[in-house]
Amino acid sequence: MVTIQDVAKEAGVSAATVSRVLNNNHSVSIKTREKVKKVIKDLNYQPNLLGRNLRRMETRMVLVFLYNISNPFYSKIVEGMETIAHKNGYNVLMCNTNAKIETEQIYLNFIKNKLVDGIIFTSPAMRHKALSELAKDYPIVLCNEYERNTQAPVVTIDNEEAGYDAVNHLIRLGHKKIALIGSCQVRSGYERELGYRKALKEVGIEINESYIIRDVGSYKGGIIGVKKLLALKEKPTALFCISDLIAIGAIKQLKKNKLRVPEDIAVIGFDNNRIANMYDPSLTTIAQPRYDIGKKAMELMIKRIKGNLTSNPIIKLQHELIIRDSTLPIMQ
Amino acid sequence: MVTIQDVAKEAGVSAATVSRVLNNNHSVSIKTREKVKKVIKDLNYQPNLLGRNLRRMETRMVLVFLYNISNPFYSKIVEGMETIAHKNGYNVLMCNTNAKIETEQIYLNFIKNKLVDGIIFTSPAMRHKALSELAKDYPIVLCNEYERNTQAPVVTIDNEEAGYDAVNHLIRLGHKKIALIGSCQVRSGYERELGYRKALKEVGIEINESYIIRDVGSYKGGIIGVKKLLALKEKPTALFCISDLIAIGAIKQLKKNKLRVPEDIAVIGFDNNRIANMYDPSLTTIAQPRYDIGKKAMELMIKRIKGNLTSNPIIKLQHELIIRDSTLPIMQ
DNA sequence: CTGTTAGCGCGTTCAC
DNA sequence: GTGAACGCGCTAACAG
Repeated sequence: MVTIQDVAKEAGVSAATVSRVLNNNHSVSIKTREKVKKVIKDLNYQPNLLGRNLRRMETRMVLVFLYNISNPFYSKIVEGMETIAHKNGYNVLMCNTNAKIETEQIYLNFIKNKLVDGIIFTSPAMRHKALSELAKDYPIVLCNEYERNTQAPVVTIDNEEAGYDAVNHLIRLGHKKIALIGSCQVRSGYERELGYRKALKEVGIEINESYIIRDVGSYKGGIIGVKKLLALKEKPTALFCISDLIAIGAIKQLKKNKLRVPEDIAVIGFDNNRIANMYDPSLTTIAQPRYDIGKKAMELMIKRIKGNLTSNPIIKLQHELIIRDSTLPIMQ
Repeated sequence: MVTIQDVAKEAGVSAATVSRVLNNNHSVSIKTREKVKKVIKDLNYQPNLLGRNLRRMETRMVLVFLYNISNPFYSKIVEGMETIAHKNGYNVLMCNTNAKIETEQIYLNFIKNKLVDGIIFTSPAMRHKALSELAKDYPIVLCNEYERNTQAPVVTIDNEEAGYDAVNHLIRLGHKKIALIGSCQVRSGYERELGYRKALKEVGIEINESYIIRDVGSYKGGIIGVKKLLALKEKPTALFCISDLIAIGAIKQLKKNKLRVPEDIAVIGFDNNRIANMYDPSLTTIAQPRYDIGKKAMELMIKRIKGNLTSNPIIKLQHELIIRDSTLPIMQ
């Protein structure tokens, strides 16, 4: 292994000078700099960052906690994070937490043990009290999911307003019997339900509690939800699913029951998942500004690492309704 | 920050003894051990791994290069890797390479700079010569994609045989006019085409080169492929797509042309992507043993790190044909 | 502009 | 069973 000492010796300078060249310190004469650079190249010297990191007591790495990398929702978010990170000399690493507190604990040690400078949570399994404690001592940023009392910087959208917009779209298409399939175990789901209620209330539609299918998630949740809804006497004409995967499960089950989407029943999803456009029919959905969410989260993170962020802002970015083939004006 | 020195002082022992306790070294009396453990807890001491890593000249971290985390194909693979890694005291981190050589270079420095002990490539953008050079100096393992001459350990499936099995399934259903949509830019795609040719040849079906749509990939590739095939005079009755995403694009385009799947045209995919089961119709496909691929890759990696792997094996695990709704015996 | 010195936190070696 | 001393590779502070 080639060390900074080897380079120094070979170039006839001190290690400090080599270090200065490595770090683009201006106070090195052009001649010395060139000489050192040549030796670095000749010896194929690779700085050992373990030494540098120990000395500087930082790693310039940020770790992103992902529930599961297979959730395509997060890829654009991570891209946004990478853009800002690279611009600031940081690198982004990711890990799967599988929504398990134990797995989170393993990777939490990365920050406690100084292996990374900060952690961005996308959907924390641990409770907000523990998170808030953590955020006091370490740079922590939350992305998308949070709880009301969490004391940490947050970047997200206004889920209530987004839910409102989704349901309002169905209302404007003439629908009155609108069902909701989703999970309220996470705050975003809860807020989307609030938006659903607000939209219905606003136009004087009474809320039918049996139209609200809670605590189901993902593809299977959509199937379960539709089964329950189709067992009702008065079936809904439209469905607001709080995620695209739920919507897809729902549509598949509707088709199984010979119901056409959107002719017999309109379906709207949430997230603008990649598959939303690929599915048949393509999904009307709410798009989150994922790239910008990622950028903003990393901006906050780097500010926080550098000590330039002392408050805990909750930043809400703008969502967007994307109209595709799964919703249509109601047939009379 | 609490250091090992602080713990030592508080416990009335030397730093060396604290270190021994931390590393479960047996030569510490039970009494001292308990005392030290108590102080560690009281002071909430977190060992600074930057120091340890520098001293040991290892990080016990393995980095996985992912083309893009949004590719759900890799999530099970990574899970397999994590299982083996954790069992051996290693941790798994991931990064997006976006199939860009420049991005790969950034993260390649992680291993050169000692920040990780090894790198697993899933679909390298860099060429096999550079990879082979790298593998001489650093622990490198390839997962799925490789080239004939790459000198590094590889874990994959037998893509030719898998392609053969897929096409043979169509043949046994009575199909004779079988088209192929896929990309030959990667070796796996090329080998699947070889299997396609072998299966047809074996039963004496002459290969119609206009049935082979190359250099298209992903969802859009499926759409493009079907457009080309439907422009032919003699249309195929079955389609072998070398990925599920291609298959989904193909099916969507077929439906657009009022062709029913599987009644009018059978479609088979590849990968057993999560969406394969969710799509309508659900996809017949080839499943790769993803969890086992990940496990095996990490096993090789850890062996390699520890110097117990000097050859470059190519390990091929067993695939499986999954029959669902997108294929049916041909209608006469 | 450059070299010397010191030390980041830890684990290991060698005494005892 | 334990402590003292050393050094991993690097950079910051200081002196010149």
